[in-house]
Amino acid sequence: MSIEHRRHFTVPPPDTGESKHNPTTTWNCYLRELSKQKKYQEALTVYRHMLRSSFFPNTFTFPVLLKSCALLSLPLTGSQLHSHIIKTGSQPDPYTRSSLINMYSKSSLPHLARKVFDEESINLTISYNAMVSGYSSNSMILEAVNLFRKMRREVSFSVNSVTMLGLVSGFTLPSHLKLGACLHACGFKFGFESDLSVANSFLTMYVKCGEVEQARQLFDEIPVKDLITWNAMISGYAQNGHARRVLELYFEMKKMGGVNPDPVTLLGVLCSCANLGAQGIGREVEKKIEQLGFRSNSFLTNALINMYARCGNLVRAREVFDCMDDRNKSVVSWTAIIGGYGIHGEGEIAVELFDAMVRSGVRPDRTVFVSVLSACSHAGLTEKGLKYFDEMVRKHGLQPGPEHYSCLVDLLGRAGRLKEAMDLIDSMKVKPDGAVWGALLGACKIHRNVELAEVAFQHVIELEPTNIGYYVLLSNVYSDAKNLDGVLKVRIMMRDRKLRKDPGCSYVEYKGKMHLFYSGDKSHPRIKEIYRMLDELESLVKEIHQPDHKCQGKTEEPLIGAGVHSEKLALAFGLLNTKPGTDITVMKNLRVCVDCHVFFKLVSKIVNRQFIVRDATRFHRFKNGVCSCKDYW
DNA sequence: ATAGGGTTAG
Repeated sequence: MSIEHRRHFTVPPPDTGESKHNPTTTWNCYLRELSKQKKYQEALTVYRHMLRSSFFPNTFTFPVLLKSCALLSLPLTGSQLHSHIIKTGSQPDPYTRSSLINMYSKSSLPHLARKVFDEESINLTISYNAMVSGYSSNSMILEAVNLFRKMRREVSFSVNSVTMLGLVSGFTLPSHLKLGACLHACGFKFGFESDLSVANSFLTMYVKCGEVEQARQLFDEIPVKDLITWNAMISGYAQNGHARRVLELYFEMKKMGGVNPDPVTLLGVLCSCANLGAQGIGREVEKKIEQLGFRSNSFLTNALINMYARCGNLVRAREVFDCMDDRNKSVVSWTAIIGGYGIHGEGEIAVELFDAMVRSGVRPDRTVFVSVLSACSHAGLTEKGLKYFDEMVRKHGLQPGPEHYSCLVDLLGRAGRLKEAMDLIDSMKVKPDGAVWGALLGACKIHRNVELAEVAFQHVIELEPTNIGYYVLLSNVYSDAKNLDGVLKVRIMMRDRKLRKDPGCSYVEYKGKMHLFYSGDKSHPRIKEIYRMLDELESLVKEIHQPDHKCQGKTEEPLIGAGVHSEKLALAFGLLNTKPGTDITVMKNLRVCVDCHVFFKLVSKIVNRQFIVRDATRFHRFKNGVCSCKDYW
């Protein structure tokens, strides 16, 4: 009997004689059907009904139920089943035993799993597989590998590809890489490389260990790729910030044909669009979502909100958010929209949304507080920010981490309350990370506090000695104070440590492509037009610009961004290619250079257009191999 | 027994 016929029953009716089998078999079929449809909770309910109706489970009943417990992470129900199995007297058969091992492993109880494993003197491949995978998924890599070795030694139990899958899935940290690569070579020897699922799992392993290049090499070696292969590589690039490569791969996949994207693919693409500010491509993805009927996937909707928000299109982000069914609005959805308003300085709206979220009964988590606090600090809502921090701890019982403290230090610092910021750091229960001291250093830059800047610098450099941004920041503090010795000191320090500032770059999106500019860049095909436009703008700006006394103190030899700023080039290019009345989003590294804000504001006034300057920090952070090539236009 | 997934600041 199919599940369709049973829909109007909560549980199957007792055997009506339609089946020649024993009634338990009918129940088992029903349970298996539920499990196939991933209705695990229902399966367990049906089991209770089964007991109440005095039908007895047999060996085929338990594996299904144990799987439900494993996937729902219900170790209590699982161990009850375990004792029930023991009570039935008979030794659990191999399938039930491997299900038990799996259930305990998935509930993070590998020791109990091992107990079940050890109860049998001769284990079959399936028990070994379950145990190896159990150790592996509980990050007990050594135990997993040892068992794997034992398995290989005992001739009668051969390693199969499922063993490999279970073992490899646990290699998730950079420290696992060496063993993992070894295993990869070993897998080749066994002839597993022809098994696509094994190859895919190694691909994922390289991604998780942070070795995208290795992953790519393997990806290229796989002759016939399936959707999982593409997804593993695409999301691998996405997670490691290689946004540009994600898009390249996505287009390649489309060109190849044969494989259609699924929600996982599009998720990686959208995330990369968000990081690149590639709204045009993002819009196409949205159409695709519509076409393929993935509208109801809330992962995708959240990614869409995030994409539009980060691309500066708050209107569309809000529309997508508002169109969501209230039941589907998770903390993540709220975080995306709140963060969106926060980035663009709309702190008031961000805060209102946060309150609305709490009212709607969604429990805030630590991440959403990061968004709220940073929204407050960007909008100068100092008191509100402090209030929310307090509520986070007292009302919602959430432990503040360094990421919250760095927002709070930023909040107090921007408001000029440097002393309080310093006291806050002293009062921290967790160890301050680089970001906390970095926020203080940034505040010292704004408020020209050389002494405190030196203290903050000492700390931050201990934690992040190779982060060039902080050296630049301190140098600028000295430079503002006309302390040339200080500037020199920092420069020598940078030279000794062989740190070089990568050239910053800005970009705008045009016709679905990124147009990238370095400062003083002359490589763009339409460079002549761009410079002509820029000259025009600069002379117009000079006409209306009254020199600001604050700018006078600047030393003439800045560490970075000398000459024509990259964002000016990007702006000029944007103006050349868009119709009057449309907004232009320029992506730049907000942290490095703020001087261009004045220029942007003035141009905005002159041409009567809106410019959105978007932070491309993420893009810059991971730009190894992303930013260096010139083939963006 | 089995490979791929959304949010955060400086």
